[in-house]
Amino acid sequence: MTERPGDGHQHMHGAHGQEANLPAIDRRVARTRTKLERAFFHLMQEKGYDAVTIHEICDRAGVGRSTFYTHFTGKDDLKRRSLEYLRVELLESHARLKTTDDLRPFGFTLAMFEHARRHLPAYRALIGSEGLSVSLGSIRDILADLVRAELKGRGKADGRDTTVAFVVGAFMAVMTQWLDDGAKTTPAEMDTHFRRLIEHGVG
Amino acid sequence: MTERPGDGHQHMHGAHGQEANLPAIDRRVARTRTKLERAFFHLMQEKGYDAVTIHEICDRAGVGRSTFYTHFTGKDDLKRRSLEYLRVELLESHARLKTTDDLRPFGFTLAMFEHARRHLPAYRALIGSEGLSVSLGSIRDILADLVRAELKGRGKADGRDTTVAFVVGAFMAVMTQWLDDGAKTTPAEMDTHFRRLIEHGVG
DNA sequence: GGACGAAATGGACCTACTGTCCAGCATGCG
DNA sequence: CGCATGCTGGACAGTAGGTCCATTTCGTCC
Repeated sequence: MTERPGDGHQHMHGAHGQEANLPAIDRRVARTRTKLERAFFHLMQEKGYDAVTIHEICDRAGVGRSTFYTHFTGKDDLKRRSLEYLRVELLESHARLKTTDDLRPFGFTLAMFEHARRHLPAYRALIGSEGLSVSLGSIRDILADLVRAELKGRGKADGRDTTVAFVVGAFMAVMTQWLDDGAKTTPAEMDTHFRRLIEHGVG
Repeated sequence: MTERPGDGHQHMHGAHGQEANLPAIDRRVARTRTKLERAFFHLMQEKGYDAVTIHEICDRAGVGRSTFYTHFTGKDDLKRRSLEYLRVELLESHARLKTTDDLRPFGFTLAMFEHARRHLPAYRALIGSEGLSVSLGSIRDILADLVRAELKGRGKADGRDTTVAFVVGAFMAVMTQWLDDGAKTTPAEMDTHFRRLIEHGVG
């Protein structure tokens, strides 16, 4: 009803059309899915994940409630699939930077900060509701893998879980705090700050 | 007047009777509340916070469902009040240690690790369900205050929020990982490890 | 452009949980 | 011991999730 057409806002879902050789998705399906995802995304920002009901999502999307269940098995499914878009983009972003910037200690941080800022509304929606841990769990896992590889590569036999948890936990907390605060400083500044802390400690 | 320490059964609630000048609690009330809290505590460990229903809690406790609502406004209320016991004990524990051990960099960490291990079932229940952030939010806040004070006291003008988030986030992550893994190493070891990381970084 | 088949619809129906209320029972308190 | 207070169990209303199906709409493909 009040979807301004040409508004330039980011949302957490990306291109739908896989131009592969497969069946090719019916436009109706794509349209419906997109409507549901958008509605979900906005409602999540307004009220937080838990408070959003499927009924609301459908109302907002202008879609019949039974239609919802032909696309998603439930709210969690919708969330997971929406998060998937974030995840692949993050991985691509990291891969792109990795080639040019592989030397620095924890290469992933800058990519993350930038990715987070670019998708600020999405991240805010995820963080706002439950604290970061629930929704960003999969992102945390990705990071843990990166860090583990990094530590191992550095010859530090200290690829211990404790150290990995240390780095990832610290990073997620710093990023969350930054986003909560409106992401006022630049990603580069955050990156420098974080890297100093993680490399040399607070001492 | 805490629960007798010898009964081997730890739970997250402690003394009920405020022996102050106030009304003094009817035995029936104390009994019912305890039964509900115990049932809740166990169910939470079995299925996680979200999956536990009020009906279940009452069944397990052997208490009428309507009775539940004469004591708590809902599940969240029960959780919050149960958590309160943990919180005060943690503060006491810290205060006790503070007097003897004030010199070391981040004095709170050892107290936290020991407290966590002593109440391992409780912490596991809290962490297991949602990831740590939801239920342990209040503990995180306490820690943030301690760290902020610490950094300020150390003359480091860097009582910046980012640094506080860094320390607290790292600590919570390390502690969670440790508990998830069964708390195999001693609190003292964890303390040493963490303190080295936080002071000198991973470099 | 038209036929076909897949997708969308909305409403019926069931289950489960929350939260309120109340009349009657039982139990600790003074 | 008497009474106030707490406990009980069931009724009731509201909300949400999830399934099913007859009917309609509308892309797709020929």
